[in-house]
Amino acid sequence: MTKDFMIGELAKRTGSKVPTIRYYEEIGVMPLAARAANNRRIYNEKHLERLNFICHCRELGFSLDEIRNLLDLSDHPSRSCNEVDYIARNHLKEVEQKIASLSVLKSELNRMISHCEGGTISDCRIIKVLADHTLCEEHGKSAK
Amino acid sequence: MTKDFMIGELAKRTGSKVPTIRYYEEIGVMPLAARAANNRRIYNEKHLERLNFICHCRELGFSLDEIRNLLDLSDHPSRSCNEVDYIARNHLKEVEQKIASLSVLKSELNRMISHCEGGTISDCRIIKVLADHTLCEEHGKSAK
DNA sequence: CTTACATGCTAAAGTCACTAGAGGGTCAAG
DNA sequence: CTTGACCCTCTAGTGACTTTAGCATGTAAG
Repeated sequence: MTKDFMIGELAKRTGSKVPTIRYYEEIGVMPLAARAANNRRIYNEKHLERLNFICHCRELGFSLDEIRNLLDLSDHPSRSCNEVDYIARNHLKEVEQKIASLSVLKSELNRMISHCEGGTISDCRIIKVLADHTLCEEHGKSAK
Repeated sequence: MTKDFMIGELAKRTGSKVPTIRYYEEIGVMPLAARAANNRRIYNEKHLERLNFICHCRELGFSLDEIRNLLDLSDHPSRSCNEVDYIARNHLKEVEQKIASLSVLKSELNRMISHCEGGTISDCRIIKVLADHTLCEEHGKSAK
């Protein structure tokens, strides 16, 4: 058996924060940890793996709800991976939409800034564009 | 004098929702609306303009705090627009960072999905990649 | 005139994914 | 025996809303 460790080390080894781990336990994406005699949470390599999975998913922008699904699926290796694929593809679509609308936004901001000539606010193109949507070159719908 | 209208119409004409407008009033980015005898909020073209400004800023991803600043500045036309420019440039930088990290994420998701061959979860590349960060091709830090 | 429905009001709680703070316990080193 | 690092619980705060409950008002149809 490999040696156990406490929450601080788990945090260090996963790059997460201690209160975040306790939060994950509270909402049930991490299992209730066993406790030592002094009431401190005890973790092992299994917990480390699971938390790494969660952290990586979060970095990739999955919601905790999606992660709950993914964890549930990864706990059942015999099932088909269609569902996993579906979640990932859905997520990809969202990411692509976000990129698209941010790109519109970027050129919009660039255009606003390049038209600003350092005068007073009464002449400021930025304020004018912000006040009047129809001055936009492109009208992309912003994603959530 | 142009005719006044109620909150529902203001919502319709700006594409926002009624509770959102009340919320904006509560936190002070919209002024306290005058009330009719029946206690309903009364709005006019000025309010419409201001809410359009706010909505457009929100679409462009400005926080309500940034918007508060921008509104304050646009209320003082004689001031220099350096501050506005600064806020916009800052925001542009954030947007560019977000696009960059989402692009990394996108290729990561694409790679995961293209390696999934529709078997069972025990063979699923997606799950494997999610479980093990070191399988990532790129290690971009995700922006907030 | 009455009934139904849309619209308006307030106040409070819920959402997401944490983060921060108060107030305390445990443990090893100096 | 005190200091400092770590751990615990519980509560409240963040941003930008959304939802719910419970009620009042206004308008159109039957």
